[in-house]
Amino acid sequence: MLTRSMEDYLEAVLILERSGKRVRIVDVARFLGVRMPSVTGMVKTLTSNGYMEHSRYGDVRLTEKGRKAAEQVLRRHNALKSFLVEVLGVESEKAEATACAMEHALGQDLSERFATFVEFVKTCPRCGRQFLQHFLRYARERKVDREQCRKCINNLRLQR
Amino acid sequence: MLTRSMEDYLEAVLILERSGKRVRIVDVARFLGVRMPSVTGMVKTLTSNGYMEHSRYGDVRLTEKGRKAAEQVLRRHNALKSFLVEVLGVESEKAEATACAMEHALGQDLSERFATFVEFVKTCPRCGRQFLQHFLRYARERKVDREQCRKCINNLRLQR
DNA sequence: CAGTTATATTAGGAGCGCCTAATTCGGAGA
DNA sequence: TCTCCGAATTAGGCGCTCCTAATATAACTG
Repeated sequence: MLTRSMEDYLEAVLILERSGKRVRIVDVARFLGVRMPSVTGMVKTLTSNGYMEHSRYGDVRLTEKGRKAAEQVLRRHNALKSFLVEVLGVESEKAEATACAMEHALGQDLSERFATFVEFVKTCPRCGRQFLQHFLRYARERKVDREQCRKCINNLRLQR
Repeated sequence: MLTRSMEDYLEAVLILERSGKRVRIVDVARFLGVRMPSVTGMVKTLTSNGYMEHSRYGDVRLTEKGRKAAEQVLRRHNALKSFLVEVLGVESEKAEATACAMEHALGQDLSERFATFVEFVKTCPRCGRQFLQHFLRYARERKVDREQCRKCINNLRLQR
């Protein structure tokens, strides 16, 4: 079973691998904001569980198993982040941090549901292109601007 | 600073207190699914930090400070849970568990934003009473039923 | 009120995830 | 080639949160 921490390391290595450069211990440490011995230790654990390959003083690489796991974590992360940004209108950096903290709590199915919800909001004509703006206005003013809604609904008809 | 674990204990005591009965160590243990010595230890920590009152072999009680902190955690929990249930259509028990796991990652402001979003979806005429059904259908079929949308939009016009 | 049972505490320990300090290794430049 | 520096490892330790086993206290009951 993967712990939160393990997931963080897997995700970090995946992201670093995707940057094209070799992934060294020090890169992972910098990425995650921890010290090198912590990385050495965790890489050892993950290697012995078949998620990574690593030889003394060498680069870090994900195995197929590790890549699959890491990709799943990253999908959860991205689903959450885009929900936070695109639906709740959270500022990007804050969404990033929050997604990091929440991603471990999400199962596969729920993460997909978040992603689907974002898609739905962006696709369904009833939500419309100004859905986020409307929500943000509501968040500010704590009430629906019914006049605005009337106009929107009329526009919805015209757009179709 | 409160750790996840501390937040869990505070939340548990608050919920148990609200049930009206006295809150004993064993009640907290059962609620959280841990053993009594774990509770004794954490209650000691929280007591020495001013969040609880507890005398040997006595009941557990929240201080004002503890109650405030616990209420905040519980608000986060409820905001998340109602979002999961009422917007994403997640089954109640699963939502409960997920909210438990996610609640620690949420700041005050984000938790309020979740709550506001639920309110918005339930209030805004454009979302309408069938918003959840429409989303669930979308989640199943992966596409918007545009004919259905047309009808909805017409209904929205009539309702106003 | 003595014995039994449920509750609570203490003592001691384990796993996890991080740290610092000290040491070892590898590669790049004088 | 030798030296030096950054990278990596090892050793040892700390805090957190949980556990079991043993003990102490409270509460109930005959």
